[in-house]
Amino acid sequence: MATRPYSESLERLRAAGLRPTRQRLALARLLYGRGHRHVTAEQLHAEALAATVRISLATVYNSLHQFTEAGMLREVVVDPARRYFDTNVEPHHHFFMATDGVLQDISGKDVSITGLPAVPAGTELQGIDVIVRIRRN
Amino acid sequence: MATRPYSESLERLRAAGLRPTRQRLALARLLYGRGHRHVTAEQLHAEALAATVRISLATVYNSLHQFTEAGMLREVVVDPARRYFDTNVEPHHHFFMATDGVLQDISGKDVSITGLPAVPAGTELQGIDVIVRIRRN
DNA sequence: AATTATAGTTATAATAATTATAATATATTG
DNA sequence: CAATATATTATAATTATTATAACTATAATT
Repeated sequence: MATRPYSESLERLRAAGLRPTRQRLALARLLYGRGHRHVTAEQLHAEALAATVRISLATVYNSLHQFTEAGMLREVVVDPARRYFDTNVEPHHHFFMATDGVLQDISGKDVSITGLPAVPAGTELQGIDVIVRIRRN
Repeated sequence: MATRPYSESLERLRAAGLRPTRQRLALARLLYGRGHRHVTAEQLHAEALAATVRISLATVYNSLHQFTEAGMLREVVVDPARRYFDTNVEPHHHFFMATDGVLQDISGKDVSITGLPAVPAGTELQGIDVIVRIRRN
């Protein structure tokens, strides 16, 4: 077969220094199986259960944080009610539709921001998030 | 005196169609007394108590939402753990220092963003938030 | 000014997402 | 395979926020 999702996930976890447990492998496969994704803990947990992976919500939370720590995920802060995690860790931006909670990537390549002041004295730049809020019309 | 914070706040509330109650007047004075501010409900409540205004946390939450509804405040989503409200409702952006939870305005006048794709079909633009995340160094 | 109706405030309980805990299970290493 | 280190789990705890329902203040009307 062309792709080998199992060993890809396994290598990904090894590279991050995370033990390839049943649960982490399952999550990695769900997350990186096909294209980039934006998930909440609840969503991912529901998906795992639907795929008959036995995993607790606590482990989903733990894994999301560990993956983020390891640079495999990035958190996107757009909704005060829940935390989103993005499998795309390249610099980029987002559309966010608040009504149905859907995030969509905006490639970072073409976007440029001019006219920003220098960061305040004693601080350094960590990153720039652009959230384009949209609604159905 | 040069400024008359009392009647300013009163007029502001009247204009928004909100009854100028003791509590709302006190909050308006704290919020709009001198320059723009970024507050959380807890912070504002603590400030009010420190200023010997007797007000419950529930009323602070209610008022923040009513003020926001009335266009007197704008919510800034930057921290998954708490909700910030900004007295500056003009289009503008923010520096955010996660470690100490401090927000700082970036004037919207000089900032321009190019290369953003058109909004997805069936949606309309609601607003663009730029968050420049910084940390102490 | 007194009365009535409306709206606001409050203490408290409820909610919901997330995080901590401590017992159990699994994976790795020698 | 035994010993050790690390993960997972169910559950409880935590935290910010929102809902509830009794009470109080404000505004409108007489």
